[in-house]
Amino acid sequence: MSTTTGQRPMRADARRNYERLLAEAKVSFREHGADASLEEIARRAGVGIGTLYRHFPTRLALQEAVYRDEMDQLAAKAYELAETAPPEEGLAAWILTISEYACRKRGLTQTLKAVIDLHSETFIRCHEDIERAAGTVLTRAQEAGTARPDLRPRDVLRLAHALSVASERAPEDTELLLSFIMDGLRPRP
Amino acid sequence: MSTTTGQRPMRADARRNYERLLAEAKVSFREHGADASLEEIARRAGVGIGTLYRHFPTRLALQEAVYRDEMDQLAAKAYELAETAPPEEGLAAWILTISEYACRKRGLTQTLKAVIDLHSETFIRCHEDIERAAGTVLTRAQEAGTARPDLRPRDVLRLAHALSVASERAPEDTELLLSFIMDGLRPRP
DNA sequence: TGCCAACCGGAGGCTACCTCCGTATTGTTG
DNA sequence: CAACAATACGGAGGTAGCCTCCGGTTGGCA
Repeated sequence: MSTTTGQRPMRADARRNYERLLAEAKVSFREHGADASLEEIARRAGVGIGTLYRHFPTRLALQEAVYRDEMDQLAAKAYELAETAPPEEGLAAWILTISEYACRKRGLTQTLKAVIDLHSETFIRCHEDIERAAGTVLTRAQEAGTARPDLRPRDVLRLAHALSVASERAPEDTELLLSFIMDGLRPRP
Repeated sequence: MSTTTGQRPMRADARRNYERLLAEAKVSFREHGADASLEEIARRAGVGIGTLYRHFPTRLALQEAVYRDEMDQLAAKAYELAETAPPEEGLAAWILTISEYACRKRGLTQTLKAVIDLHSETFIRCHEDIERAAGTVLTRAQEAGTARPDLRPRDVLRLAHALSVASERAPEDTELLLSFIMDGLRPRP
């Protein structure tokens, strides 16, 4: 636990507030995501905003503390099961615990996903446009006999994406990689 | 283009401001990510904040417009190449264009990644803790002869993760899935 | 030129961020 | 148990961003 500075133990009131803040932060982050209002967390913990900032100088510090606490809980559950449950049952129970935790975490992002999905027609439209554009360049190369006839526009896009990933760390090799790709696109003689 | 309402064409000043906003938004989002200040975008475009909100009622609307514009540019490049460059060269050039765009986009997130990496010791520590915890439950099951001896703690964690993914849409099947997993963990007779 | 619909700008009310310092609480020592 | 550091608290206050609303301005058309 990081409720001690590594030196003297925290004063009683300090420790109490630290724990309240952590508990409220956990709830708020769950409800509103990583952008939850720090002032509201302090408010709900019945604590001044200054106190929050003293214990957690940074939003990231608070997020880390919450994360760390959740991990501690999962670990504690394992040790508890190892002592109280029959071996196989214990293992199964713990796997279930972890799985549920992961589900809950993933659920969080779905609020954001819903917003994006709502507007996804834009993305669909854009994708269609780009495929059409890819089609014109590709068709022309195919008609000139320099590209395999079975290539589809989406293949071109995927290759471009692959190239961007491959050449990210070594931009000086981009040209070489591109030449490999272009070789691969040519019809077999 | 969405610079028309689908009805009458925009007034000259409206169109001018729309385009300035779009240009500045592109720069700001590139520099500061999706959380860039809308007021600063308006300021840099030399336009009142009200004007920004009239054209783009929502942060998402502005982001979508920027995205759409970038896609239009990529598509335009394809049509241009199809008319001016030899077929094969045109195809290669376009693949390169797309690849570079994807690289630039990916570079954006690295600012955020740097922050996270900086604090990644926390995550490493947590991961170690959890593996240790997994170890205790697993070892016990192995000693009791109900789990294969070649299982490692990380395998347990991965299975738990897989279970969470698999059971997300059908929580009622979780128990059944778990029983499959547990069967798989048992030593071969 | 004159008119009106379309458009502009930014003040204003709100919330959140983060800092700073006077005040209050704790626990330790005589 | 009293008194005093050391420690911790709280929230005012200055800044900035969000978004709305409306009096004033401008462009385009007759």
